[in-house]
Amino acid sequence: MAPHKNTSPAGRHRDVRPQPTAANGGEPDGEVCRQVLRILALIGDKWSILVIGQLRDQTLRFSELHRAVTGISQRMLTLTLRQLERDGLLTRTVHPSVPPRVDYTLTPLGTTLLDSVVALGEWATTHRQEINNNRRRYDATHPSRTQH
Amino acid sequence: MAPHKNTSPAGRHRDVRPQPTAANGGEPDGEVCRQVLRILALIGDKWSILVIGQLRDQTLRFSELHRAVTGISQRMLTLTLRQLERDGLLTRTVHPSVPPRVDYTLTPLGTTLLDSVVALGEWATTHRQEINNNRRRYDATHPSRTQH
DNA sequence: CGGTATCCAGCCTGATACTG
DNA sequence: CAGTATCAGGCTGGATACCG
Repeated sequence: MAPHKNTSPAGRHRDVRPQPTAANGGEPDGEVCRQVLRILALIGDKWSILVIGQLRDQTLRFSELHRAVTGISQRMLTLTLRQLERDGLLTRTVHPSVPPRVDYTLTPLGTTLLDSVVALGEWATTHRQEINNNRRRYDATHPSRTQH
Repeated sequence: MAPHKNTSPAGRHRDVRPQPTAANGGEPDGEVCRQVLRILALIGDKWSILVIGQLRDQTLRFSELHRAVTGISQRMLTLTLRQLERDGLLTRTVHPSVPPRVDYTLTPLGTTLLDSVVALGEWATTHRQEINNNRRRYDATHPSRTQH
């Protein structure tokens, strides 16, 4: 996202290319993982999922999304929508009226993605407590850095 | 990741709290989405998935992971492993020998997560070409900013 | 081998101000 | 209403050096 371009630092999981370590046969990492990384590059940012989630079963206009997605700035909403539109996950429809009106709707592709993502959400729901317990135990067991 | 602490900027999808817009009933965003965000906070960073993927069906020591995960720095490998260990996704076993030897293995929890994530990977594999086409079309159709 | 501690470049995001 | 443009600050992660 953001004024496009990404060379390395702070760029999360973008730049997903073969990159065969040196001159080996290739596939030093799992192929599956690289595929997953591709998705994270699509919707692994701070807002995409929230936006897609809002459009799950309804069409919304810009201002409605702005209100629905808690805390998003106008700028990030625009950037996020453009990215999702580019990838074909949603469509942008401009109604030539005054004042202007722009509707956003999930495409079939976007819908299938959301469905897949929801599966992950279920994993989270199921194991949320377990993870919290693990963390508490770890922080208690490892006197080291408890974040001063 | 990184020297812990996160207040807002550049912090991707961390800080997932209720945050009810103002004084409304709550749940302005979908509940499912917030759950998904929680997972992204776990493994949505640049390296976690790669590391977990490597441990899919084997135990590896630090240096082996370092070699297996293309491009990761020693620092980030350590940080990533600590985080995953804290969440209980993998275990760290120190063998008191000289030279030292530390083994990393996926826990059952980590394995189930990987399985869920792999499902997403399949979505990516299936729709990869479609997305690439969408992008090409978009970039061709929208003369606007083709990234100067 | 397996880390830990610093330094710091540069991307990402929120805030703000301004158009059609 | 729906964006776009600009700016500043903070977080992220690579590089480097050192330790048990």
